[in-house]
Amino acid sequence: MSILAKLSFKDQAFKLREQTVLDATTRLLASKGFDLMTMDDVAGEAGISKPSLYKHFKSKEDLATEVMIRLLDGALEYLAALDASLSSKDRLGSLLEWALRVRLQGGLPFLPSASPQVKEMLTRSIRYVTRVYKLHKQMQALVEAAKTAGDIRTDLPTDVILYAYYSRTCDPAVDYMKYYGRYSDDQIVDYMRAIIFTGIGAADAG
Amino acid sequence: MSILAKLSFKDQAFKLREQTVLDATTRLLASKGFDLMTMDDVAGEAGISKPSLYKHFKSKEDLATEVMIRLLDGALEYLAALDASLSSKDRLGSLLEWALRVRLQGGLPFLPSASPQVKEMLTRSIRYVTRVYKLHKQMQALVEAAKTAGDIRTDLPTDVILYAYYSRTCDPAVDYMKYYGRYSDDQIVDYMRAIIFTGIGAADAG
DNA sequence: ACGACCTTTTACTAATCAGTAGCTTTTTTT
DNA sequence: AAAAAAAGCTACTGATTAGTAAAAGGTCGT
Repeated sequence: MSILAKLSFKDQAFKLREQTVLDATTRLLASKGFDLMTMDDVAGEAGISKPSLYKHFKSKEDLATEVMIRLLDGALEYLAALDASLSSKDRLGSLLEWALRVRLQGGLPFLPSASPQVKEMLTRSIRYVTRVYKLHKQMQALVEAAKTAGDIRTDLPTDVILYAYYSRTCDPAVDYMKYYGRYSDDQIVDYMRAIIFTGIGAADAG
Repeated sequence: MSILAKLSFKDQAFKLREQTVLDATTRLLASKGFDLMTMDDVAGEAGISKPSLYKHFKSKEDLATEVMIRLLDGALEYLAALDASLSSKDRLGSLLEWALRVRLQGGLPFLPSASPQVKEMLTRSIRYVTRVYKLHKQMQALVEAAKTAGDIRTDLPTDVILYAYYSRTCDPAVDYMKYYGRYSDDQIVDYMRAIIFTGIGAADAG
């Protein structure tokens, strides 16, 4: 008996609509950002009315937070499902690729926009912070392991490397490559991987 | 006779207050962002009333655009004043350092926030676009020259290198290093330079 | 088929904020 | 020193939007 079988048809429909709302919100957050996204926008995009929307999420902040939580859960899931034989550096590269592809397909970057209001709102959510912490710990372990394996520079502190890595997931260079450079998604992923791991300097330059 | 001598004392005071307003706006844009910054905030921070503010700038968009124009003018000036003996790569490094220090001292990043409204507003301003174009052309020439000198990788397109470079000026990693890592401004500048030019991968890794 | 219950919607409220009208005070000119 | 002019300020307007109350519609068991 599946977990869904316990729910009535109506409850299943409710859960389904919740996902539709989260999808709509994700698209709107990606295109307009939190401040400019209105709850009427969300309701319209999801095909329901605003009061129905409030049956699912108690506020705009709650809604946006749930979207970010779902995104982080996706990342944690992806990381857990990675081939066990992959090196730490390859895992880092693979997760970056996943995050970039999510974004290129109209999704959101891991790292929320610079808006301090959004940042504060997220840090107030225990469920969100728990996931950030869990992901960060796993990432720390990966970087340390990659350093030991000789694949990552040891002259940069691990937290600096992680900040640089996280920032790549919301790097505006991606948008510029897509909209001005007209590069393919595959090409963009390759370039970003090159930029984060080997930089723009020539290999033999000081 | 200086140019200012042509202006009455009152006109001089007017110009001075304009700079005060631009400074206040810069601080507010850096801390709250465009959407959350109100014109009452600006007037309060600048120590004048809102209608006086509108004597200087005809709209909120106009004000923000002028701030960005002043920032770009600063960059163009800095670039023009650089020691003629510097290599192209060193000029790129030096300008990045300048941009990062401006930001670390409460200023704005070159690249405006991801908000599409802000982006569209800026592209409507001919004065802004002219400066972006001028700076971009100079940067292109620098990257090409650095490639020829063997200081920058030739396997990445010049525009990709430039997008990566511009993105560093608004990189959230800077904020993380400052607020969580507690690194000094000098240290942050060094790390960012390392990250953009040589990447996070070990030198001998594939 | 009927009535109780639950869901969705239309239409509102309160708050916020960009931009302005008209009065007051200060400065300039004669 | 008085009239004229200009700058600033207080107090407003209209538009937008998060969140809600109450009506309208649908669904279920009996």
